[in-house]
Amino acid sequence: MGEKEISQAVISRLPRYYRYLGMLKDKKVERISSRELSQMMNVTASQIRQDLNNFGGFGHQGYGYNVELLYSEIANILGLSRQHNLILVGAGNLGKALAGYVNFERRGFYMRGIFDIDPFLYGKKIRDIPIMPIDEIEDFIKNNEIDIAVICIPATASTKVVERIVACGIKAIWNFSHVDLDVSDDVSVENVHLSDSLMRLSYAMKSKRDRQESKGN
Amino acid sequence: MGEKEISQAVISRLPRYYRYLGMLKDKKVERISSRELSQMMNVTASQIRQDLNNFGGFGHQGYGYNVELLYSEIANILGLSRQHNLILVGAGNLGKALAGYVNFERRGFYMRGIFDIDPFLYGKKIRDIPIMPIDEIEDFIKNNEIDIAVICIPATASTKVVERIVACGIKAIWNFSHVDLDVSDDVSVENVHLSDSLMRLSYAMKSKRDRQESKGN
DNA sequence: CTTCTTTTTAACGAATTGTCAAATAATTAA
DNA sequence: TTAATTATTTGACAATTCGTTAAAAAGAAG
Repeated sequence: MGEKEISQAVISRLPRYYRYLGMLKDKKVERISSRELSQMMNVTASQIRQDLNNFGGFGHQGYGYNVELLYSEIANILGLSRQHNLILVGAGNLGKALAGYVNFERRGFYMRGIFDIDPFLYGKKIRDIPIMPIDEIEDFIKNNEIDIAVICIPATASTKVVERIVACGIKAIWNFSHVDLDVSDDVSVENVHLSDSLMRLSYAMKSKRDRQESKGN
Repeated sequence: MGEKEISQAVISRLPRYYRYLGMLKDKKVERISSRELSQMMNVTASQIRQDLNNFGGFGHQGYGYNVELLYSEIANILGLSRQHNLILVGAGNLGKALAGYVNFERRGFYMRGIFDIDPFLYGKKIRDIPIMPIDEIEDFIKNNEIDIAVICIPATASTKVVERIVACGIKAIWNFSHVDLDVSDDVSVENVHLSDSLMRLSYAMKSKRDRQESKGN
């Protein structure tokens, strides 16, 4: 019954902690205090302790946190101890890039199949991953224990496809298409809206420019 | 002197407003109230009004917001009325995908040059954008009014390159490499850490799984 | 003049930061 | 070597800051 809801802000910071702890682990650092880590990461020590305490007390007073232990605890929290099977929907520029990206496998994310509407691509492969017609997607998901669908098709097409794959039981969607997907509550969606990101960068530039200009008047 | 700092939370929502307003504009909708928009977007009307008011009163009481006007105001706020010149650093899978992505030009982001360390690529082009040796990057930035550098090289290499391009005056970095860049205050950085995003998705799946399991005991 | 809808202000809630007791580790003294 | 002392560091909680939502005031439309 002690299922306290963890805030999105905390969760968003976990991958970053994980990355820094990985670096420390590679450097054979055995232990680290919240203060040291806070200086490396440019955050407050208090925040680090608070964040980690959401998941249980991994630290020891007077000692700090054991790097190896904390690293594997965070992996656990993030669900990285489990293997994930992915499919890619849309073998365009971005889709091909993601399919070709080997690094995800290090964290247990394996791409198993690619789907597209271009018949010219059927039977071809990217890194040994077969490209198939989109009509085979339902069967493939069911037969290959697919967890996650990576959506890299135009916004206009994605709503339809997502409906289909959700209907056949997929539980997570990594959405690169520029639309807000409307799925049932038991499906997780993570959006990567590149153009939104670029606009935020544009805003940041503009506001810096403006501040500079207003300073010199 | 009235330069109130706008919170990152608000700014992050602007591109989404912009997208919905663009859709309304395409549908020839002339005006919209915060309540209608809030229902479309699944946020509170209060938040929309509060957000937009940060930038001045674009709405009219008893009328709502003029779609066309608000759309262009947001473009202005985001700095989209200005043209931006980009370079890409790193013509790997992801880099090539971004260089090939035509849509950014619609928002005024033009990719002007691509840089890599692979001599085999020199002289080749992606969508008419030339691929050049990385040693020419400083001159190119200076001679072509480059605003934004898109970093798509491995984390190990990016720190060095970023130092160089910042030294020759670049003002914004769109960072796809998996490392936190340490740049001076007048340079804007927007990170796109895909593996972090995937981990968040993994967490979301796991916590839904856990909740399901704990329900059925 | 009634309804609609924004703007402005206020209340509320969430997230971050600061502080301190308690626990451990490290150091010094005997 | 052991005991005593000091330094370190967490976890818990309090204080503060920040963000969101709601309510009140004001203005425009019909």
